[in-house]
Amino acid sequence: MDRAFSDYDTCSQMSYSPSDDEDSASFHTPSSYTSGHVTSPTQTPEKCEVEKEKRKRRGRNRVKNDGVLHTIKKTRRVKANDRERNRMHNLNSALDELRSILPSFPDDTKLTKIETLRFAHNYIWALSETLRLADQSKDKPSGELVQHCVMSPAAPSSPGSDAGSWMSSASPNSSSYSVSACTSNPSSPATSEDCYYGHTDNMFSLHSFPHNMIQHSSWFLQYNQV
DNA sequence: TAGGCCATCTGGTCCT
DNA sequence: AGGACCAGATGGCCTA
Repeated sequence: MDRAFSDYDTCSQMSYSPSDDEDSASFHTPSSYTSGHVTSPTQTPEKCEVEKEKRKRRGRNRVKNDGVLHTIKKTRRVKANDRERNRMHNLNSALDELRSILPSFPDDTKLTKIETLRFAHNYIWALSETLRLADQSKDKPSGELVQHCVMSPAAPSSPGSDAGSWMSSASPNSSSYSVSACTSNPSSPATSEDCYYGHTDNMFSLHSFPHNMIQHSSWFLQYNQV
């Protein structure tokens, strides 16, 4: 990491002004970073003062090399930015992979990141619940099983306790859980003719998702020869 | 135009 | 020491 670099810049958000230090030149491209950035939890004002003093002393000793140091700083920052960009791209690729194995919407709407994670969470729960119920009552027809699994109010430990709440962030015990109007698409506003159960943030409707889920669960049961 | 989502930059902290 | 991870800030794009 940029340990030496960040030691030098420690507390910069608290009292770092362009006139404060000769090394304050910023290479922040998109914005001038006029942040209301606050000190980190471990950063006390006292420590900041100490660091500020150290910085001044170091600054006096290296005025001649300022250009070189600035170049080094800039190079390190550019490299760090590049790594961070790649890291986020990898993360997005993983999210895309996750999206690709989840049941899709009829209109192929791309799930947002948070929707993808919530849906995956609840989807995994639904599949395991399907298996569990199938194990419990093997004598029942699979259609009935799946229907029961998907549409039932669900077990107390379930991530989303209502049938339409595939993407809900609310826990089963959450008080914000409610029955509300909804749409056939989680990214669309609610319409009066649809309805869903769950948290008011993001919803999958009873019309689209449980249907997908039933199809998927049927396949799942078949595949696992339940 | 406001609000949501996203990509990117940035500095701090943790880990190897 | 350097990389990974994280969270805050910012600006762009899109949609209702």
